[in-house]
Amino acid sequence: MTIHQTIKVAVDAVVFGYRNQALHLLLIQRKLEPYQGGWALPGGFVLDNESLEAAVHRELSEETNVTINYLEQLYTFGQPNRDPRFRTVAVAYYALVKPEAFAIAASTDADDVRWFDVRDLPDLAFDHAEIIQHALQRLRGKLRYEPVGFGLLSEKFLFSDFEKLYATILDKPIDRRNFRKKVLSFGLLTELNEKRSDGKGRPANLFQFNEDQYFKMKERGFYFEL
Amino acid sequence: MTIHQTIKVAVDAVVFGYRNQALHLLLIQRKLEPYQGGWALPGGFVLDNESLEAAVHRELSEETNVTINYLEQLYTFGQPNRDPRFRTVAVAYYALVKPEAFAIAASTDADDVRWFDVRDLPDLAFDHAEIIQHALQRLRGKLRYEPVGFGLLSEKFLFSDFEKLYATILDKPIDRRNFRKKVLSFGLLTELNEKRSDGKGRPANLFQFNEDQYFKMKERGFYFEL
DNA sequence: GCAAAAGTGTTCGAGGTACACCCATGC
DNA sequence: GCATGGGTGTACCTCGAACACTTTTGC
Repeated sequence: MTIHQTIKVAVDAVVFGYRNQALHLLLIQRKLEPYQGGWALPGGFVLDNESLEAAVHRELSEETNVTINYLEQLYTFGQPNRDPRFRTVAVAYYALVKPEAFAIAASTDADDVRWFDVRDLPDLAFDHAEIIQHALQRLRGKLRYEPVGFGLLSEKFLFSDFEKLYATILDKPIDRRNFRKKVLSFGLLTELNEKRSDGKGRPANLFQFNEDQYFKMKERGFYFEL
Repeated sequence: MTIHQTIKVAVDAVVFGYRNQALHLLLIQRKLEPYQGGWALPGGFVLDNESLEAAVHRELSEETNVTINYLEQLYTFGQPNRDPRFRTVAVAYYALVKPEAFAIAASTDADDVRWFDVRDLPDLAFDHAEIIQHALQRLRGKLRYEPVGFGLLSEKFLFSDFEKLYATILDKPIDRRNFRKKVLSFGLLTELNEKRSDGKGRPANLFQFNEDQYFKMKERGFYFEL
């Protein structure tokens, strides 16, 4: 059996960040054809000896300089005509970035790198608009039954940050009292003896997510759901 | 930018069927090296001009002759050493087959094809055991919030078939009265004026899943959950 | 003292869970 | 008439949803 195949394998990353009460994602401006000068997801071809995850990390550091906090495979896009040059199968990932890591810089393979509000995206190269739609759907779904939201917040955060994050991403109002009652009842948050004020209003207590505790509880059959 | 890459792209399918109150899956016996004579998931390399889904369908008809009722992408496996010959990235799918289509035959690329009870699988080639674990987890998850279970049953089925399917796949006992109350309350099942008897016990009514109705309700925001 | 955000409890209703007995058929 | 699976109703309790006032700070 002879195998003659000219398909190339690429990875693309949908990198989410949360700031100013809005969900953002990271796009690069392409230096090269095709779609030169157009906006696209960071990504590129997988090297012969690296794993898919390693390729995502390498491409993100070549094109941007973000530090990612969470990475998960999303879906594989393989329509024969999705790349005008040759057949490319793209394994898409999505990633979450904490606000501390928001500083970015264009690197070798990109002309520019920017955070875009997900509600206001530019035209996108390839089928990247479709990939982003999948990623958004997945993020919204995941938020409800796994505590991934903390991956978008700082180590220490206000309870209201967490609440607003949910309200923003799920795009629906949340009752503060019910939400707080439920979230705290999980026992996954440590309330710190530190307060932070935004300059206006009553200062609020800081919280921290207890990841170890979550893994322990998960093993015992605990099921996170919001 | 020159792209020199020798990765090959394959698809593999985890094909589930349900019979004798047990979940089965379809394996082929490999005709060729590597793992010649070993059991493996049906699958193979993607042709340059076919979509990934088309490749799955083609391979399934080359190696088996099952009729697929539901097909969904599962996950992409791309560890550099997963294929001893050369670097292969496998896009795995899982599929559901109705009992009518249980008849199978080895075809050109396989020595033998068989249904195996998922609780009693042979040693498997490549990383296929791992792929199957992912597929089982996904199936169990999906069963709870989408009505995919009907894809494993005949067009017309006994209510108890449906209940046993859930009890089997989720591996937990189900209260008949509560389950029936809930499922029927969705209004997705049509009760037929036909009865079927297994030879013993009281004959039971046949039901049919109303897929059109499901799509309509889903658009209006209905959320299936069991 | 007023504007702004933080913090907190109770009531109500829907839905999940537990649970046991009669029915129709084949042998 | 007995064995086998099919079909049904009720009581309780948990949890989600709705809802408003007080507190702490900055100015």
